[in-house]
Amino acid sequence: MLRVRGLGSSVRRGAGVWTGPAVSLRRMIDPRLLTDEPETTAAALARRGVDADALVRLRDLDTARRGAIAALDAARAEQKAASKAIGQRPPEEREAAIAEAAVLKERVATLEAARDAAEAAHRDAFARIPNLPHPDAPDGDEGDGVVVRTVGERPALDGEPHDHVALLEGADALDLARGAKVSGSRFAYLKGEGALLELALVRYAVDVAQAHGHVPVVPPVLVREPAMYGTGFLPTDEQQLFATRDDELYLVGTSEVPLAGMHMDEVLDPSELPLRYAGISPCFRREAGAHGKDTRGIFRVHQFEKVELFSLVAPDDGDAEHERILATQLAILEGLGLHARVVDIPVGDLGASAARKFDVEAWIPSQGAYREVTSCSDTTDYQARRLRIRMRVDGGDNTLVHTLNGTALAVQRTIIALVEQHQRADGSVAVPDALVPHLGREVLFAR
RNA sequence: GGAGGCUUCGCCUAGUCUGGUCUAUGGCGCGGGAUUGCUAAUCCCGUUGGGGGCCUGUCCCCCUCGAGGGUUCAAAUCCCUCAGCCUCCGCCA
Repeated sequence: MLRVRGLGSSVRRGAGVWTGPAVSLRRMIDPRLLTDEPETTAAALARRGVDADALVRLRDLDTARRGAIAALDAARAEQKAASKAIGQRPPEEREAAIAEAAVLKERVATLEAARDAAEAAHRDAFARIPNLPHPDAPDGDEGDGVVVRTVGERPALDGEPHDHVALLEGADALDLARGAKVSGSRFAYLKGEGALLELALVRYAVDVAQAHGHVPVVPPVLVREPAMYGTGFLPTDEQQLFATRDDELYLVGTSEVPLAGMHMDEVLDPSELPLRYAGISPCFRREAGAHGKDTRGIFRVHQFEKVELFSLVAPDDGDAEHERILATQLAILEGLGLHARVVDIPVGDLGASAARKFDVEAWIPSQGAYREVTSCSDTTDYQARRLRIRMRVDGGDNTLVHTLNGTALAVQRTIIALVEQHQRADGSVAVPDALVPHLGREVLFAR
């Protein structure tokens, strides 16, 4: 049970450029779990394919690491005492004392190297361990997801549905050819009603997010390495990132990165939690390895606009916040009159940082399939550990917060679902009521 | 892009020139206590964060003065690199 104290906010400043050991920030679970709860930890990680022997080796590395630290600390204490004594002696006695202390210096250097080696070995081993899965997340691998909920009705369309490319290009709201000419494949122009639709969707999603307690934020979309490492996109997903050539900056693939990074190296006061943000930003993804997938239209593009929900909460509030984020996402889709289903993602298909994830898949009439339009993840303390985002605890040790993220609205994919589900026989699209005030019209692409 | 100044444990601040007595000064704020008594005052104690140890204690040790590295028996203090903030100039939306 956490007791809270009502202090003002405290923000550690002056972190400066991040030059620390990059690898130590990679995927990390709490090392103490291995000594305090070895059995439950092993059982939980076994679900994700981590074998028990690896955990035993990990625990041994931790023991070795702590031993090396203790040995170094003891030697350093001795050396410090010797140095201090020199300053208090008369000058004529100093020469001999300095010679003695010089030996201690050597020993400290040796033990320091041993400590560094032990920590590196420990760190590298821990880097391969994914987050503990949530007990309620289903077993299995990709494809074993469990449909837990459905919203809206599958639309009854007359005849063969047009796909989004036909609908949008037919109304001169999308220009793929010129996108490719100027920037290459997977780039597009939204123009006319297409551009207005983006603005309306963003504004609508921000309004709903705000009503659910999320503060709108326009974040930086170029970030430095620490934010990428801290959120887990580096080094694992490096091939997915666009980077700038001369400035050591990365373009974000989601505003989750700058939103999570915002509180890096801070100790938050419990009274300011939960912190809820709605990031509004373009997102940039290289889509390496997706050659040939979703090549038609704007389902999978290198640049898209997204409103992202992000929450920082006290550890005990993670489950409730996950539900809350999902509810907000569904409210946004329902307001748009869209039919979609929620899939509880199996542990074998989770990213390293997620303990549990729900994908929300909208019905795409032209494909006769449900396709992912949003998702939300509970990353428990995994990102917080790497970003060092903590919460003050009265009468105890400060503790890591939990972070959660979910898509409020990904513009391009939502446009696809919206124009396809609400299309009419003549190629026009009925605008859902909730969007009318933001769009200023009831019908799109009218002939 | 150019020139200069700055960065100390919540906030402000002393210390840096001249390395050791810095176990970092003082004020504010905050927490606890005492006393006097009454819209309050005074005094005392505590108050950065991280890590390690065992004799698990009002305990001990290590690291932390923007970050990283170096010199030295010894670094807040000397040297190098980087970051951030401020002022002025240039450029720009």
